[in-house]
Amino acid sequence: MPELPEVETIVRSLRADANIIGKTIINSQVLWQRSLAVPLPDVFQQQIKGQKILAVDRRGKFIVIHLTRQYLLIHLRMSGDIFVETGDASRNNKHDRVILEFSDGSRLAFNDTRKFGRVWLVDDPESVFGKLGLEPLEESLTEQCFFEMLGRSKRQIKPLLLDQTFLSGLGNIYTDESLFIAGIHPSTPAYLIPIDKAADLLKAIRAVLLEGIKRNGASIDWVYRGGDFQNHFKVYQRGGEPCYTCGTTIERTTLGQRSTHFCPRCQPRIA
DNA sequence: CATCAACCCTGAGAGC
DNA sequence: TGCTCTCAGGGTTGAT
Repeated sequence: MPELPEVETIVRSLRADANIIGKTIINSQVLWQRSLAVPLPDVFQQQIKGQKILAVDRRGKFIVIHLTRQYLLIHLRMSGDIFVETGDASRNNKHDRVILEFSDGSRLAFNDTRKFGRVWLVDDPESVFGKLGLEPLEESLTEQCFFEMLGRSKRQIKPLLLDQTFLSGLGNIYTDESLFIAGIHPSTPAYLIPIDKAADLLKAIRAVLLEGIKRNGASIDWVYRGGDFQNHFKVYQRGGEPCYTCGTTIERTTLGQRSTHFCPRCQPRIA
């Protein structure tokens, strides 16, 4: 499930390895209509034709492809992936949903097994980003600012961190790992987190995200991109196993409809 | 405002 | 072997 580090890894790869910047789109295929959020397929195909890729970026978990006249936005959700290839590919293309063909003969495929992912072709990306929260790695997000943000919410910290209008880019893996490193129980009401713990949490979020990026993301489920962060999880998917720090059995529960993993000893509830 | 459930989907893995 | 069932989860929507 791509979160910020996985999306960042893909974006960097599109820039450096696949070299898609500068390519001109001469044709497109929409193989699954609902993968296209907007516009309708015939309009999409007509509008994207002839546009050149000027830049590739990331906002939260969105891949942002800056074209000559518009923006192509891609959200991978659970099982989405991007492939750029030349000629015949031996890759399993069964779940290709949208394909862009370039003037040099190469092509970009948006592949998405479970069809949760979406592609937008829009004039203004902000119309899609809506109320996305700050980027967690953004320097303008200070510890004091983060503490004040927590103070404004009575929600449990884990679902709050997953809310993309609070911070953009965190998903289930990095949230559980961050809360473990900061030593905060996932069901702690946000406004009860003291300023020193808030600072610990922001540092933990950044450390975990940077480690994920450094390791090229996590490759789990059937989405494999070469990353190896999955081999460094401290709590995620470790329910029933001993905590590396204290040996206590890692617990697994459900919070906000998401599986949640934590060490009950290292992450005590606030009394 | 916070919480909860349903929904969108496929395929892996468990159980029989 | 092969069937059926459960589960995984990011985000949206609608109800409580």
